[in-house]
Amino acid sequence: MLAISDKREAILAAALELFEERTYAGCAMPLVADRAGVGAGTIYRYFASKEALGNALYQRWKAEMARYLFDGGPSVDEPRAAFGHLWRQLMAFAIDHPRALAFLETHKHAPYLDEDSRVAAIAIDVAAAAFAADLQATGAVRAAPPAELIALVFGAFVGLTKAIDTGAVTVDHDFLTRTEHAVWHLLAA
Amino acid sequence: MLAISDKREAILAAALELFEERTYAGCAMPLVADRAGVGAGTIYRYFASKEALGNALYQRWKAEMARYLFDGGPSVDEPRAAFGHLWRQLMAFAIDHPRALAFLETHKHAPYLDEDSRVAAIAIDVAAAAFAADLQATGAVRAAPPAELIALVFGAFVGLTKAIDTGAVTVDHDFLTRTEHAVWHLLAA
Amino acid sequence: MLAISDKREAILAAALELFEERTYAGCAMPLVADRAGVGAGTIYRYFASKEALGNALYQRWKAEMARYLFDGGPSVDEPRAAFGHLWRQLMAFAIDHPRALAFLETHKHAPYLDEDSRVAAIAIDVAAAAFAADLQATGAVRAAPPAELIALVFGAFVGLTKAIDTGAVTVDHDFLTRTEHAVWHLLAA
Amino acid sequence: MLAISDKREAILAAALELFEERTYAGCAMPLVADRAGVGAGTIYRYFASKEALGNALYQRWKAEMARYLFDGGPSVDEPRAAFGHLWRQLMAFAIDHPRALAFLETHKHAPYLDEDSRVAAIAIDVAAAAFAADLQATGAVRAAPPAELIALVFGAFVGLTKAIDTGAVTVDHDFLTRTEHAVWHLLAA
DNA sequence: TATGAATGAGCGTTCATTCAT
DNA sequence: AATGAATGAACGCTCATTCAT
Repeated sequence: MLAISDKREAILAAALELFEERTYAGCAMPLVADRAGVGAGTIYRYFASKEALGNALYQRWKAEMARYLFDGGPSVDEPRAAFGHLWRQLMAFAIDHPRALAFLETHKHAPYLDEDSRVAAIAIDVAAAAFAADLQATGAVRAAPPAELIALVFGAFVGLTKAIDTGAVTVDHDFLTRTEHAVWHLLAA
Repeated sequence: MLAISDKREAILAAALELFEERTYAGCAMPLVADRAGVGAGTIYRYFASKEALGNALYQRWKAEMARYLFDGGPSVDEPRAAFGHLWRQLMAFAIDHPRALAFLETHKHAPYLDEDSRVAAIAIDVAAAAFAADLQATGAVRAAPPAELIALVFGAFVGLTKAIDTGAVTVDHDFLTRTEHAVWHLLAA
Repeated sequence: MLAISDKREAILAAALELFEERTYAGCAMPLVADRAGVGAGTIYRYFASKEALGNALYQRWKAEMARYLFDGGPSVDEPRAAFGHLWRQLMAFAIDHPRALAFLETHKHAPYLDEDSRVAAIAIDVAAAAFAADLQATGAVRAAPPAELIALVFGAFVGLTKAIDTGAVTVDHDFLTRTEHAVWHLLAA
Repeated sequence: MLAISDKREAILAAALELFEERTYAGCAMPLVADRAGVGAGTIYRYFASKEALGNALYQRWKAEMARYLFDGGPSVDEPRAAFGHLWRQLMAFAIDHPRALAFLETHKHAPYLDEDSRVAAIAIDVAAAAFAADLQATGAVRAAPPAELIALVFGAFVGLTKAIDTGAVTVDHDFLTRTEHAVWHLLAA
């Protein structure tokens, strides 16, 4: 028998897979229950509704992603190293949690997301833009609206992860340094 | 009263907006009908099913995008100019058809897509990879798997369009040349 | 181009086939129109509604059947001959209009039938019972409620026609005299 | 609250009544649900589809009818007694389950019937024809294709039950012996 | 007169949610 | 606390009927 918190986790894990595979609206709750190995009614002991489950999932992974991106790393005084750390952390998240990344991207503007979820999403964007602005302040990164730089870099990252998911691109030995190098040139002054 | 083909177009236009706003599974057919200004049953005179509508929509916009990307432009003998043309065409598509771009991205792996839709998607990917390889052959573009370069460039492009959609980035006077320049440095040897 | 009354006939003929094959409720009006070779709207120039078409069909064939059964034939003074005539007329109707017979049987208690249709149905039953009573009055036919005799004879007849339809029984040279003989023994005192 | 199997039975009972009153295609599933005293969705816990319900109903009653007809009774060595048993069993079925008999007759060639249903129907016909042939072999029954005899006898039986349903014939004290006697004369050599 | 595109009520069916167990 | 049978609103889709042509 699973401990209580394990059931909550099992439900979240099942929902992550299924919402990503089939879309939130395209996935029935009993399916989530089946995959999680619990009864259909049990989900409602842990989450008030399907919407609440979707929001919990979104916020959980937004927070986890923030942890990858903003915990530690070199100071922006060393802009190239700071960028390198960020890029490798992005890649680490994509490799550790490929489903979560796809889910976050697909559901970014999902109509069921509540205020908390939107705040969590914006908080990362703001922190990322601040990081970009800090890099620019060192003179190592080209002049442009920070949000534009973030959009380019994060977009390139997401593009790569989609290509990895489809098998169009494989993560071999050089992949990480090669892409880090390429994307740095996107930013470099 | 609309002409016949106008109803088909109205349905496609309504579906494009709504499938993108709410997801394919999250959008009820009567909603599409309402937005298109037709009766619920009328959709089925033009499309055999919701799936058929989704596929028609996908194929229509994949084809239109291919038209933007691969019609004309400088030869790859002038790699910088050829890239610049491609980038400006991407941007033109994003500005002319922002909903279509978002729809194509969101529904890339939708379970309802049929063989034709998948073939259309792959055809663009293959053509894009061939273009990348041609650029590499000139020596102007760095060494890397062509699919990786496409993923980076197209990802950066999609990232920008999402930022435009949310208002985080605005398309002002310099935006186009600035981003073209930045992304070229992502590619350049 | 068909003459007006030919269209009416074509619609009735198509409806007869289709209502019998698929049931009244199971058959769509456009299907009737297609089979009749007319436009869907055209049916409504000849029949006010699907119900009206069903009733017209029922009454038409009840009347035709009555014509077969009660026009002419030997007097009941010759009971065996009178019965033989009736039986052969039943068989003639079944062979001339197999669809019509099946339709009449299947739709005998259809909820869409109106007063006129029910009256037409009852009129035949009453006439048949009167005929049975007349035969009994001659002493050649056993004592039993006339409706019971009619039910037995008409039931046996319908049973045969169903077996003919499925191919379980074939109408060869002796079939008619053999069955007439058998059914007469059902009646004979 | 009903036990589980009672709900299944309630649905079957409701469907039997309604499919017979209104035709399969003419009867909406929510109507079946209402009559069964369950929610519309509940039917689908017990039957995969309307077609599956129709087939379950058909097979259930075909099997029950077979049980009435072929369980026990005198040997064909006593042809008159064997026939009498069969006839009384037919009548018993008609009296015990009048709806079921009408349903089986009306839906004999329904387009929704699947292979299993058709096999069940044919199995009875074959067994009945074998019984008729056995009776003929004793010399007590007239020469004719067995299927023809079955069609006559079963047709006469069905004709009677329809007359009973409409009230044209009433099942009084003598009815059973009188009809058994009459139909035997249909068969007797 | 004849058509068939258009409609929307109503179909068979699904699914988020509840609640007796 | 956990279940899953039960529900009924809402889904994708059909079809009797209308009406502009």
